[in-house]
Amino acid sequence: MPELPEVETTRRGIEPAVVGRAVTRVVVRDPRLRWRVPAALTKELPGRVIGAVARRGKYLLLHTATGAVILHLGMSGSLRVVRCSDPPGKYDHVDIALDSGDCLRLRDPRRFGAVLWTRDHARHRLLARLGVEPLGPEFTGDYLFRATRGRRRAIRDFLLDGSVVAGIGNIYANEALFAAGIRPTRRAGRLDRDQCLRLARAIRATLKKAIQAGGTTLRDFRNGRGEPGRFQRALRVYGRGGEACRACGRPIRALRLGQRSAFFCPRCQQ
DNA sequence: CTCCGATCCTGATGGC
DNA sequence: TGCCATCAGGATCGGA
Repeated sequence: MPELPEVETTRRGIEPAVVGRAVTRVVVRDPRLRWRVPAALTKELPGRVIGAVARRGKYLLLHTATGAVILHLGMSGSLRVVRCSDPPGKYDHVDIALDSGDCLRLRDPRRFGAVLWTRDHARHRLLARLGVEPLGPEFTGDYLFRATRGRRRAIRDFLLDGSVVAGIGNIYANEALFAAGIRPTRRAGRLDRDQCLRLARAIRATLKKAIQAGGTTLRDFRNGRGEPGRFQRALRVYGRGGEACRACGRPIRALRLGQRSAFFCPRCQQ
């Protein structure tokens, strides 16, 4: 269930093996992902050279001269570089074989991920409506302040809205809110300018630290080389309901916000 | 426009 | 051990 840091970790992990290589073959063992894997991928990608591996929100892009592969890892997806001769497992649905003998392999048990082909990624419907990059220059406290005006939903849910800020998921929304001292249930529009500034800073700092730690592995996340992340040790509220707050010792509270769990410290977060 | 719930799918976990 | 319910890192879609 990769969020921005896990996707960025994946991007960095696969980049050296992929950039400058030509695709020799695409094998789709099961096309039934979030959207059906298009025949155009198998048809148009072989022979193309991958010029760059980019990330936009939680999407990965493999750029070629004639189009781009759009990848999303959904809830359970992982992307690894393996040898083409390695036998695929039950959930290894898509292989992109390279002229080096390596193979970019998508594993995704729940099949919420996506592999798409586009000739014009800038216009693609999934990418076009994405909000700003939280680690980019446009994401400031002022942006967050303006974006939250008039919004009545809980700030935790607001942060999960990819059309505002792209790439924040449930773990990092909760962690950043703890770091900013704001309760996840607080209505977005009720944050003042200073709190938005603190929250934007907390989001950037949390995501950067998580990337440095190679992401968070709660269950099945693996980087491009199959290794788990290390940020789970640094989590301060996520998944810690009932445990002592690392700052003040009070028990962390868990609650359900919408369909998903939220965690906060009743003392450190107002 | 904004918000919320349902939905896709499989596996892990915990209660009985 | 088995069965069942619940939960999981996403995000799109449809309807209120």
